[in-house]
Amino acid sequence: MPSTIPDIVISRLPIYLRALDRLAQEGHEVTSSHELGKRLGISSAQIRKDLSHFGGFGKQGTGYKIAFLSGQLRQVLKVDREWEVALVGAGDLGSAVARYRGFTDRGFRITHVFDAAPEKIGKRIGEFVIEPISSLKKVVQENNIKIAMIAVPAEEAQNVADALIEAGVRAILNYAPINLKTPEGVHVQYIDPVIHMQRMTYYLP
Amino acid sequence: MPSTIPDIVISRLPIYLRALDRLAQEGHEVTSSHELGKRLGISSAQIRKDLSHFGGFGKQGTGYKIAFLSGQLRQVLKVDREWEVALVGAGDLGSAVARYRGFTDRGFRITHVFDAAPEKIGKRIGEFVIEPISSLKKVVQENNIKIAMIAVPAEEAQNVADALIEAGVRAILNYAPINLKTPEGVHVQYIDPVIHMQRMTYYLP
DNA sequence: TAGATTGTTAATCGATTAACAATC
DNA sequence: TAGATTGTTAATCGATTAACAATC
Repeated sequence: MPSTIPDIVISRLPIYLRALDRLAQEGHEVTSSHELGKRLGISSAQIRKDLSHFGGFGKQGTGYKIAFLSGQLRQVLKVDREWEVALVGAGDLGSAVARYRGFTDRGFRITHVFDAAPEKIGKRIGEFVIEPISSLKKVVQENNIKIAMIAVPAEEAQNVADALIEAGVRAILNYAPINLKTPEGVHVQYIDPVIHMQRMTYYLP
Repeated sequence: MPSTIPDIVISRLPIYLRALDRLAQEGHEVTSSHELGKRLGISSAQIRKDLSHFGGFGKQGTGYKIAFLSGQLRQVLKVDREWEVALVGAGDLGSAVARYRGFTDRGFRITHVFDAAPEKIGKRIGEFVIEPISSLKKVVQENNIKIAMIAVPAEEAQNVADALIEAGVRAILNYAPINLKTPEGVHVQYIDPVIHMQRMTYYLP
């Protein structure tokens, strides 16, 4: 079950999980690879194949119990727990991320917000008190934080990433519009809305 | 040059463009597939192959002139112009998107912000005056807007998408955590930070 | 039982990489 | 010229799909 599973399969599991939770919310208790596939624009064969990497979660003839499958996926993805997350950057973007209410219930809780600007230290964003970046290493280590989000300008992102990794962070969600150099074993995901926009204009007349 | 080019190639071009702009910013004038690949963690062969779909932009022995290649990619991606964008949803998330300064210079300008809540209509977010969703169709049509962003709750996202598409929108950046059903010829990109987070926890110990 | 749907195997399809002639 | 790097072809690799026996 370990490292033999293709990244691209892992990357689809959260999509399945989201769709399952939505189905549950709509009152469904059972679904099928066909129904799920139709909702997601994915072939039923692919969904069955993806799931089969982790076990047989369904029943021939009837399909998948949504609550059960969703629980299994949560376990596989390790979001059957709550991860503490450090956020670096308390500007416009960082503040918005800090205030975003959608992380809880889906496995994540921001517990610390850092910024480099002296005038911001001690100020509040919602429930958080902004901490100085100089205490990042200590705080991340003491709390054994493994996941961070970067919401600083592009120029500072690499330095912040280096500091985070040195402090023990192993997964980074990077909002800065720049590619990070990271060592083996550190995982990075990127969010740059402009990239997504530019992926669509090609197809417009 | 048209529809024969794989989606996955198109999806990488904005990444190349971003890296080129960064190289330019750092003072470089020329680069190579090898240098670019090293920065991005992509093989040089793939970069050359991707670019070759659109023409020969480089020179043997020397590589690519950054300014030229960047201009060409902008043309290919149709971001050598400024696209007007409508934003639907003026809650926490929508407001943050509206205030985000990173769209300009990279091809996009939000020109209208809509919301359904009567108490928000007429209020301002930065430079925008929030417009009622009832005038969405008229405004989008009159301004010939082809691109929109959705930042409303999951439950409303499909309805908003339907309205946008009926009004002529052909590309949607969806921040709502839900898959949209759209007809042929409408392009959708998704941003859900939790999905990205859940793609990393699997790999954590 | 008949109908439906899984899990899996084999076949197909497509994307990535390696290699190299061309040439700056 | 010698060294470097492109653009492209062919080989490899991996992912998706089709099909079906198993079985609920």
